[in-house]
Amino acid sequence: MTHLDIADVARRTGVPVSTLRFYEEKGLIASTGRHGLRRQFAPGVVEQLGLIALGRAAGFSLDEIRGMFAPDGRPEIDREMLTAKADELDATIHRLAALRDSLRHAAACPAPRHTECTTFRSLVRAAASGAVPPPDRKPPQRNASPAHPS
Amino acid sequence: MTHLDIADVARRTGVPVSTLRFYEEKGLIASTGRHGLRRQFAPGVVEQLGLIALGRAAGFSLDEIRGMFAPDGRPEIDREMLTAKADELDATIHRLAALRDSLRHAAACPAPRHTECTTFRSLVRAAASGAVPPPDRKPPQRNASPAHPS
DNA sequence: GTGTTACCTCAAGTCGACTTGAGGTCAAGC
DNA sequence: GCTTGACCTCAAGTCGACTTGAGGTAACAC
Repeated sequence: MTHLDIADVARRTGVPVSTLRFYEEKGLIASTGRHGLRRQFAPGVVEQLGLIALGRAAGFSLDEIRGMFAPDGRPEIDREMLTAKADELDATIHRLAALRDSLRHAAACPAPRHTECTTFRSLVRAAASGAVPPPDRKPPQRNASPAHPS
Repeated sequence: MTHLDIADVARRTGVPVSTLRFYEEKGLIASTGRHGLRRQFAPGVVEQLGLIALGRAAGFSLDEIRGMFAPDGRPEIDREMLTAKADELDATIHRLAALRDSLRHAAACPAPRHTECTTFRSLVRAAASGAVPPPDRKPPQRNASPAHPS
């Protein structure tokens, strides 16, 4: 079987069919053709979707990810881009670690009210000054275990 | 001056007036009254906004943050909640660190194509299996330096 | 030949946190 | 008293990544 039905792809990757259509429309993946109405996909799309998931996890937008594939679907990833993103992650990690420590302190702080704790107050001031940007929405928590992870 | 105009609050905190109105509508902050049409705020709202910024930075939603204030505006933060959030941050940090390491590896990997690198392949597989959820949108990068940070 | 059903398209809706815009009001300065 | 302009309200728009829904089609089993 050299061609995969959209449902096969969904089953193998855990990515919903609606998302697969959406990705195709966006140019992130491509179907090899149709069988009647139905999209056919090359088996390689499975790995490609893995790469897309990875990119998303690393914080790349779908538009950025699209730029990581050659027209034929092969990945062509700029190494500088990866390094830049790694650096970015690093910065995020540091900020989050500081924040985590502060939260733990606040949780353990003996002051009757947080407003009376010096550490907490300076933390609040730091946040107010924009040192720690908000991380936005929660991840949608998608299907974490495809039916056949191979 | 015991009352602050909305513009004063904006100037002191760096939070746009539109956001202040939005927060009031959401019940996160409260005005003490009106001077004509104009909202008046107690000075304490400045610290409260700092706390809101902190909460956002820690990944709390506005709804969660609303629950952190007593009706009078004083913070009443559940310590367990803080600990839970700290744990959550910890988990995030670990995932991001692993991801960062992998990105660095991929950037430095000598294989001509990433698909030929074992480390990279296993990374892709992990991402595909949902081990590393996407972090969603970029932070909006707000005004990081209020006019009078005191 | 007919049904079933999994697929199709296209438009619209969702989520959270805000921003933007049109049209209105009123305190303060002249 | 009149202008000015900062403030007001309320509705709608934005952003990214998808999902949902209505209405249609065709491959396959019988």
